[in-house]
Amino acid sequence: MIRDWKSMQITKEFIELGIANGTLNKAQCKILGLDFPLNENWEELITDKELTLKETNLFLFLRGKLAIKAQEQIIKNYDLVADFHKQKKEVSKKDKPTEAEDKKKILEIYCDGACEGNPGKAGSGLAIYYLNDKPTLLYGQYTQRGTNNTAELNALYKALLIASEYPKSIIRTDSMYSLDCISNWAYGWKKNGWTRKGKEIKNLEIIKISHALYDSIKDKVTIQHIKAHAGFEGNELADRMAGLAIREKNDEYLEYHYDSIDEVLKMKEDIV
RNA sequence: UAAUACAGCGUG
DNA sequence: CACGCTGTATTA
Repeated sequence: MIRDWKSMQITKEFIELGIANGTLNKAQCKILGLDFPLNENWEELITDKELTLKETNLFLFLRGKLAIKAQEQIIKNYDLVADFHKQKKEVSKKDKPTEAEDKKKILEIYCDGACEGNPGKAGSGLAIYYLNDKPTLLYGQYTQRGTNNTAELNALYKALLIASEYPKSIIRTDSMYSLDCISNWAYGWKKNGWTRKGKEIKNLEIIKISHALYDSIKDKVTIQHIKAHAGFEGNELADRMAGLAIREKNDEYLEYHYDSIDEVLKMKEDIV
């Protein structure tokens, strides 16, 4: 499509890709070197024009953005991303690649469960780090009657679900129980037809599906145990999210939008 | 039955 | 820091 990566002869078809509601916006006109609003013969004026890669990209990103503010934001973001790529390129040129950089590409998930009474109202929370210091926070899987352990198992299952979509990930939980269930004991139980010495195994449903999922992706997922309340940021955040799930009673997982991590950590026992 | 481990909570 | 409960598994 784009033969030359540095510049491109613009065509009528290309311009049409950028048109929304029958017109181009101000920023798009500026890129093409046209007046805004467009005058009658604008199509003739652009036939010979060449655009750089940046200009063609921006032209398309700007499609349909009427507000000047939105246009400015798009241009700003583009520069930001371009800058980021440039920096990254320079870094990987100097340092010999891999190791440190590969580590940053690993998906990192902290998961935690909580309950109000045991058994009682239960919920789960996750903090997901990927190429970023600011984790994505999820809270959900509220159940009216759960245990500390089902809440932890639920959180771990969600973490596995997410991990299954990435090439490499590490999951951290503070629940030795859930970790052992899914990645250790389950192998033995499975051999025994999901029983242990004739006695019933608790929480079998979640354990079965979690173990099946884990077993299918275990070569690219590591589950690690960490101590609870030991100051691991991700663990603390996941803990707050589990608490939030209980408060909000949402079964489906929702993303928690926030500004600062401190602000999230502070929501300890702010009663509604 | 006992012990251990990791959690989830509560009280002082 | 101390104590108490329940959830779950393991070992003996």
